[in-house]
Amino acid sequence: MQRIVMHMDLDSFYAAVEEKRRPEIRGRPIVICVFSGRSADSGAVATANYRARGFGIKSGMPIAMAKRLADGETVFLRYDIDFYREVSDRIMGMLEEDCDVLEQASIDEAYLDVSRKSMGSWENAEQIAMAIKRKIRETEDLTCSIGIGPNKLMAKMAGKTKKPDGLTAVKDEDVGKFISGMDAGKIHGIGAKTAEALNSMGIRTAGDLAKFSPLALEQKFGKNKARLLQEKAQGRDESPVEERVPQQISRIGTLRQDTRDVDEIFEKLKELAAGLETRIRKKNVSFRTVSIIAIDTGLEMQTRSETIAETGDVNAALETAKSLLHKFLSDNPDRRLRRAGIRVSNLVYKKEQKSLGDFATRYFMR
DNA sequence: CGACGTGTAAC
DNA sequence: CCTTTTACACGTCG
Repeated sequence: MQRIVMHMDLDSFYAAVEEKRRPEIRGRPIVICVFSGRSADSGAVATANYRARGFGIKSGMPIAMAKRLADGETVFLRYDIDFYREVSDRIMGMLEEDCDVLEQASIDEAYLDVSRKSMGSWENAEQIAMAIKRKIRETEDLTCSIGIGPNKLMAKMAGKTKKPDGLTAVKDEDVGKFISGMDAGKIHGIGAKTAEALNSMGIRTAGDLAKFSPLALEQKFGKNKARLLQEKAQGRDESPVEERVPQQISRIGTLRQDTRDVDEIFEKLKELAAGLETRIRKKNVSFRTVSIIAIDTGLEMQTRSETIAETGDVNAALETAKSLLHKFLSDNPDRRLRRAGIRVSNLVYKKEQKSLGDFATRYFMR
């Protein structure tokens, strides 16, 4: 049967959610900020709505820069992840009814396998997409953009072509003309580094990449990545839509000042661990591996990790983190840290959950 | 093979 | 001026 996959992306999600809960800012340029607390405007932009993007404000940009670009109407708001997650959970819950399999790709994106639900008909798939858009508009007053394609890659890329509030389908027979003239670097999964490497080999477009010598690509990228690159370049993607189970949980934060003082850094780790605790308990998981994440004054990131006996106790994680921190600082005698984080991985899910049966089956059958 | 650290990518 | 969270691939080591 025809495989049909959908990708749903909530439009400027954080900014849109804020606009709904604060009617007084409706229609104004909105910038959602992650303040790091080092100075009044230190931090980065998480999302900007379309009006704010009109000034050149983009996610990842320093808040101070965004403020210079903005006009007097622009509203700067603090990022409130807990609230956004609530809204996201309600929406993702609704989507489960509309597909065979739901894969939540991030807080504001999901893939839906609708092959059966649509009976392999593109027309039915579009009807489903319109129903989803209407439902999200009616219940949450939010818009989304949906792409439909024969696989996840094409669904994702189709959705990008029309935003906000778009609906775009690329059928099998349209894949070639959709992708071949596109810059290779615009293909989902090909980032700056890979695009530059391709460029240096004279590969500009997806078409160039698709017909390039597989052997030459293997030399540069290795067999596996070379094959994936050439599949992507043809709009091919076999990866299944599957429910995701978190593999790791981490928290990272910015220190008030650059430091290599163990106590100061450990205080921050304790703070961050409180956030981990909440999620660990909610998910009812234990873990076997603990890592610390260290970002130095030059923004270089390094990690240290250790596998211990399985535990669900965050204090055990903190103890391990402290010893890793000691080790890290003695290995790096003149490095000061700007940011620090803690991560638990090698997760073991405790309670029998509906979502887990599938996961365990897949996991043990490999 | 499992553990560990790094690089790449995306949000 | 420079945030946060997650996933996955790969090389290396024992």
